[in-house]
Amino acid sequence: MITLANNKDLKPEDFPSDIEGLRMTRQRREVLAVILRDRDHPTANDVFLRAQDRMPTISLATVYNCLEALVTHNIVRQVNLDRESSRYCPNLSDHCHFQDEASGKIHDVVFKEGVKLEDILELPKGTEISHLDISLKGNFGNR
Amino acid sequence: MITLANNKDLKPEDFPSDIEGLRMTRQRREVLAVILRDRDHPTANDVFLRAQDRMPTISLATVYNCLEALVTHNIVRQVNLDRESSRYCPNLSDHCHFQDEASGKIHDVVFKEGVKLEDILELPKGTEISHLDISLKGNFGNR
DNA sequence: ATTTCGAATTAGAATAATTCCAAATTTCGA
DNA sequence: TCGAAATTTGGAATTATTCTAATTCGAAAT
Repeated sequence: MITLANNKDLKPEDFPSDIEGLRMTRQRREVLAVILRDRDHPTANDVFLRAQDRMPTISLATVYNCLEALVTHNIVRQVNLDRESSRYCPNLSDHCHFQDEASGKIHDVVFKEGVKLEDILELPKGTEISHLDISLKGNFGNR
Repeated sequence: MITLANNKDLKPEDFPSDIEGLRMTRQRREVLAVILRDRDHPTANDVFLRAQDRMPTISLATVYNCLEALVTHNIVRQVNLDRESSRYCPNLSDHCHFQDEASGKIHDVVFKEGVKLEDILELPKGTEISHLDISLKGNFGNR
């Protein structure tokens, strides 16, 4: 399947007019395009600054609106680390986040094949998990 | 070993004058006592309101100061869920947090015996983890 | 007991991220 | 094309937290 998430060459103006039931306006396209292009987990303000390059009139409030719409429609994922500003990520597959303490940069980390939550946590029987958030901080030992 | 964390009957005024290298002032004792007494993951403001019962002159800034000191000295743990206010927890053992979506209440969840991070995540070789944060949201299926 | 001096506390101001608001604009469907 | 509904916008408001500068505290030395 070709998804937006793995098609870096699609131009914002070529996005379908409806994604996951969300009407794609000019601003939403631009915001989404920024997030798909630079996969460095930008903050809302980062997105705002980058979106301004191609759309100088866009406002920060709109960027927040667009991000919220994209997140609630499961088009992008919101990433919260500690008390820092929220960051945004186009990778929708199950993964968690590792922040390199040296650079502050955030990297996606995937789970090993076949790992299930029930295997690692003592959860009361019948618990239903709707959201899972795993984040790590540390350093790359070498390099 | 008898630790502060598992001795609920110790009165704040009986705390040692130094815990983990942190000088225990009147205010720090009071803040710590609140966190040890009500283990419901209070926010800074919750702690402030409760501390005021026994110490009406304590200020919110002091509560923040005390909490920061207690956290950096590994006497209490700071818990951040999404973008909500930070919460504070006297449980220092390895555990993660489950927020019941019905009540908003937070519960501690422990790892199953012998689970190691390297077993569940695809981490680049040599990666050193200094902090790990796991949080869950969901519902208790029954009850 | 008194003095001293760095650390802690305090109230209030400042900051930063985010949300709210009300007006203007755009879009969609009839 | 027209009107309703949704979206965008700039600025104000909100909220959690941090900062600041003045005061107070407390332990050690006198």
